[in-house]
This record gives sequence, structure tokens and C-alpha cells, in this order.
Amino acid sequence: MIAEVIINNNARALNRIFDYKVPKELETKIKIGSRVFVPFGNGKKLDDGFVINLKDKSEFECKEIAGIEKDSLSEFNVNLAKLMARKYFCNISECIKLMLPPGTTSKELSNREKAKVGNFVFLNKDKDVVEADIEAGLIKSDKHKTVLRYFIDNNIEEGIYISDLEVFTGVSKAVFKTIAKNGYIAIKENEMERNPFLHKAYSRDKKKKLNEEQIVCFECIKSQIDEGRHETNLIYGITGSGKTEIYLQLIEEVLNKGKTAIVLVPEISLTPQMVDRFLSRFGEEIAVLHSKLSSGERFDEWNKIKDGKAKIVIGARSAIFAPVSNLGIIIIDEEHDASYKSENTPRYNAKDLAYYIAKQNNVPLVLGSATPDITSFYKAKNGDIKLFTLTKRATNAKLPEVKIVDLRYELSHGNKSMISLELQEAMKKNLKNKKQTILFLNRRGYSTFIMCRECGYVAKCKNCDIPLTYHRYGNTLKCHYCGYEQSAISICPNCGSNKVKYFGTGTQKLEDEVKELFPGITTIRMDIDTVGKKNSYEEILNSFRDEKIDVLIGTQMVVKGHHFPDVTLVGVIAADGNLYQDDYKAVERGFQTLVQVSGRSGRTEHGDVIIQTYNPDHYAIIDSQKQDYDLFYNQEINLRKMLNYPPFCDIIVIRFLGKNLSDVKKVANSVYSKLEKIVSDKELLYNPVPSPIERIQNKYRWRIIIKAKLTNSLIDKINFAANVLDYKNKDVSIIVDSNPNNMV
DNA sequence: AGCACGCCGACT
DNA sequence: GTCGGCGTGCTC
Repeated sequence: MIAEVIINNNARALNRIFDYKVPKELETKIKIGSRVFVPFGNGKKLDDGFVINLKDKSEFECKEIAGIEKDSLSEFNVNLAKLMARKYFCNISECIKLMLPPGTTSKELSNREKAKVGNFVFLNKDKDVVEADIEAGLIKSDKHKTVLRYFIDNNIEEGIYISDLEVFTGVSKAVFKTIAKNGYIAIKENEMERNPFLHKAYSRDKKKKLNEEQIVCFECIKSQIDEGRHETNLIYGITGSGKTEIYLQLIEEVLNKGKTAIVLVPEISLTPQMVDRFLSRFGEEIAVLHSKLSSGERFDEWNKIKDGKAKIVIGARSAIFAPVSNLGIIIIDEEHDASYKSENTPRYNAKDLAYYIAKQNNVPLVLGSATPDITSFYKAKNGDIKLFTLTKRATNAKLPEVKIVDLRYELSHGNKSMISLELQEAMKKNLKNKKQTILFLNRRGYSTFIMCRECGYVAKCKNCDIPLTYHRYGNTLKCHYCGYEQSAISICPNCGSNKVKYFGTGTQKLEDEVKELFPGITTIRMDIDTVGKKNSYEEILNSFRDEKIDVLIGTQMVVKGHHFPDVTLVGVIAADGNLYQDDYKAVERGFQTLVQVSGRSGRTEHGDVIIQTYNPDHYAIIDSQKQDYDLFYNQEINLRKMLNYPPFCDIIVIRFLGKNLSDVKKVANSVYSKLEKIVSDKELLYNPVPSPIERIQNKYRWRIIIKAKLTNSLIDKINFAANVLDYKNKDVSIIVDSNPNNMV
């Protein structure tokens, strides 16, 4: 018996099959999807790999499989990984990794199996004490220090699996015993199953009565569940129209049939409040997968699913790979959200995969949004997916009143502030009524542009082609792409003049301006600079609500989720930022953001929204003022058709990155000339050009764009022309991405 | 990716 | 002489 094995390695050159003999004693155990270790190359160490096929003979002289590991993959997942590798231009092993228990894919794991006995390690002394002892030189062994530092640096409070600790620190169990003897750590057997909800009190919530629109939708999808039939459904319903209640009742149907459910939500809306909603309906039958879980927690959740203890999985994008058995439904909430598309290898789109998985399993896929993805809505209009429209709000709240302020007028009438007179008045009124205000500005920092007015010099990052942003805290200039930092300048490094001026407004300056305009008010700022630590996103929003802070100032982060009953005014400081980007999705995203941020105002009583813009005539702005998605859709889809953008084709971006500009150009041109010879005239191929930001982190970036349906034949052509192995001596990486979120 | 092989220059 | 730089090629 011969096994076809994929080596677990990201190297492009190893993305192919290697044949191995299956030893007699493993013949009954081995199957497609088995994780095995095999001798590979000249190294004495065994590599790990995955069996993707079994056959009788091989044309090669084969080595023998050395052993089989406990983790394995389903045959379904093997096929999914193959399909993904092809469609997303990456290695099969990179796709398989998404489907394995988290934290089990690193190389040194061959002895993991016996280590997985459930021993937990805890820090036994106060962090400060341990830190002080290290500083004082009381702990001499480097290994001891490594282990203790690991606890301190990663803030591990609830203990960690002993096997994980071995892997993460590279220190063996024997050493842990010594450290335990010295009293710094404690090793406890099977102390507990960590449960992220352990300390959470939740109340049981009864199901709500559905209105007529909801019933139509529910019954139709229920019939798909009953009949074991795949169908893609789009629930298009304004905020508060009760989409979640439909999800909950559909899940109940699925559970009654002994099946399981996957619910995908955008990472940012995976909040305790959101999870509470599911918890209070279904109790602890749910597993939650998101980026804030520690590796141990993540591993626990994964096993809860695998063992069938959890029947409902809620998670961000990668939860689509959760190891559920007997799947009954897939739900994707806020389906328009950009986070469903991965911007790292494998650059998969969870929505496409959900469609494939649901179809293969004969279960319904449910998409929900108040502002659906243009492509989804197009498919719904065409009848490819079923459309359900919810127009009635469950609560009686009315939509807020939205006003547009023309910033050109403000400027010409001498108002240099970023806050228009109209917004100032509205804020004044709101403050007087003791209500809360949210100000949205998608630029962080203090000043966003630093220029010498004598010679025109602009302060730019030394690693990227990007102007630096001034941050008042620390008096530094920062690059928002690579994180480069330097101290602020007052004298031009080019001409020596002192006429260096700081232009542009970020959230920090806006906060200052607000405080100046309204002395004595309380403000809180939310952007990457204030949201860093675990949970602090939640903390900021909680203190905004609970401490009744007057004004919340934030970037994109303030747009989503959260009911703030006392917010009756939302101000959008500059709505234009994104509308004219070199990106076909920019306008769609701009519209969605404006509608969503407007939705923060007046959740329980009358609310106002003021949108400031230099382009008051832009349809995205006008339509968001009217909060009219259908109108926006009609204009946008016409434009997409005219310009031949998705959904009428796919946009495939081939990126070339490298330290040496001429090599980057050379490779791009060479790939282009290969493509030129093989693409059909329906596949529009564009010349290699520099990316909008030509250099980031000292790497030059060029790109080729193809506008065409990404068919299997086009995939083959691209794989042929953009083969990295042809150029490996040039040190240029080639990344292929279809329908990316942004084109930078 | 890692590792060996092999072909060159520069040192105890 | 031989140590070690890294370009090339292979892994069932």
C-alpha cells in the first residue's frame, strides 16, 4: 500500500505529492486525512505530513511512513484543502493548518500525544514578586527564567497545558518540576476545564414571537432544513428588524434534529453582549472561537466541538473550519463585512467556502445584513439566492434624522475647525439635554501631514512611501504602515527653515478641539492607540456607557454593534476619506460605514446624524442620508456593470514584492509577457504598474490586475505564469489574490 | 524550507 | 593544502 503525502511545510517547492510505503501494521489504521510522520530529505528528524490519497503502487522508490499521529482530517476537509490551495494560490498544507486543532501545527509536536494528559501549570507567586526575583538574580537558570517570563509576558492567569508550555517555551517537563520545587510554579492534574463563560451569570431567555415577515423567512428556511436541501438565503433587514431571532429559532430547529450549527460573525462584533444572546437561549452548548482566546482556551473550545459537547459554533472567519459533525446550518451575520475575506495566506473568502460546505452537506446557508454585499444582493435579485426582506422594526424606534453639511461652504465662510457650526450647535444642544454624542473620524493620531512651507519637504517614513502622522503622546512621528517612529521635528531637515507646519486632523486633535469648544465636558477616544490590551475595546465602550461620558471619539471601531441608549447624536467628521480610493469596493464600504455609524444614533428615542463632507453630491452620501440601500444598490450595480467590476467579473491582483526595485519590475514584466501569450480576449490583462503605495517596509510593490471570471482555466494560466519557483533567485515574492479588500 | 554538494577565494 | 563562502538542486 502506498500513501500520497503532503509535507507540512509552507515552501512553494514542497507543494506536491510524495509517495510513501505504508507499513503492514498501519494498513488498517491509515486513511485519507491521517496525520503521519515521515522521513524526508537527508535530515534525521521526521517531518510531519498528511495522507491525501492511498494507492497500490508508485513509480518511485519509496521510503516508509514512520508513524501515525492522533490528529486527523476528514476526507471532506482534504478535498476542501486541495480545492482551496488551487483557488487561493497557496500550499495545501497551509490550508490544512486551518482545519487542525489550534496550536498543534508547529514542527516539534511529535511527542505531543503522550503529553496531552491534562496537566496544567500555574504561576504560584505574584507576578511582581517573580519579576523582582528575576531582576535580583535569584533565579539563575536561563530555562527557569524563560518559563517564568512566559507566564508574565503572556499574562497567563488560569494556567496552561503542560504540553503547550513545553512547546511554547522549548523547555522540557523535567525543568518544570524543578521550578515547581522552588515554589514559583504549581503543576496540577486536570484541575479544570477552562470555560470562558465560567464566571458569567446568564439568564435563560425564551423565544420571541415572530412577525409575519419573519415567519415567511423562518418557514422557508425551516423547510430546507427539514428536507435536507441546500439553498443560499439572504435576509435583508434593517437594524432591529429581528434577524438574530430568526437565526436563533432556525438553530433550535437544527438542534432538535440532532444536528449542529456554525454561526459566523465579524471579529469586531464578537462581543460578550452578542455571545450572551446565544448563551441565554442555548446555555453552554455553544463554543466560541475568536482571536482573544488564549491558545489553551482555543484548544478547549475546539475539542468541545470535536467531542460533540458543543453543538453551536460562533466565531469569526476561521470558525468555518470548526470540526463539527452532522452540520445542519451555516449562518453568516453582517455578511457584507470585509473580515470574512482573509488578507493573509491562505487568502480565502469564508463566504465562498461556506457556500461550498453548505452545498456539499445539503444544508441551508443563511446570510444576513442591513446593507448586503453588492455581489450577494445581485445574486438575490437574479434568483441565484433566496431573498427575504424585513422592513419592520421589532422595537418602535424610528430611523435617525440625517443631515449633510457641506464642508466647502464652512471653509469659505471662515470656519477652520473640523467641526462645522451645525455640528457644534447640535452638540451643544445634546450636551444640554445630558445626552451622549459619538464623533467618527477614520484617521488616528494628531496631525496627518507634516510639511515645510519654505521648501515643500514632507516628512515621510524611511521604510515606506507614506507621510508620517504626528502623535502628541510622546511627541513622535509615526508611520501607520510599518510602525516606524521618530521624534517630532520643528526645523526642516531639508532646508533648515523653521516653517514646518503640521496639517490634517486625526482623532487626537479632534479630541483636543472638542475639549476646547466645550470646556469641562468628558471625552473618551477609541482607536488602535487606545485599544491595545486584551478587552480594552470592551472597557472603553463600557465606561462610555456606564460613566455617562459626553463624547466618544473614534475610528472605524465605533461603527459596529452596541446599543447605547443615550446616544442621540452621531457626527461624521469627514465622510469623503474612502470614496475616491483606487478600489472598486471603496464606495460600497463608504456607504455601509455611513449607514452603520448613523445607526448608532437614537436607538431608543429620536436621534440625529450629521455627515460632514466635501462631496455632498456623491450618491453614496446622498443615499446614506436617505438610508436607502435599494437606491444605492441600483446606482452602484449600474456602475459596476459599466466598468466591468464584480459581480460581473473577478478582480485578480498579482502582487510582486521585493527589496530590489529593478528585480521587482523584471519579474512583473516577465510574468506579464507570459500571461499576455495565454490569456483570452475575454480575460482583461492590465500592464504591470506600481501599487498605489510603491514601497512599504522597504519592499517595493508592483502589481498586475486581471479582470475576468476566475475560472479553472484562468487559475491554471496564472499558476503557470506566476510560478514563484521560476524567480526564486530574484528574491521577489509573488502573491495572487482574488477580489481583495484593498488594492494597496 | 532545509540540507548536501561543489566550485571558488583567502588563511592558520 | 583546507576552511568556508553561497549558488544549485533535490526531497517519495
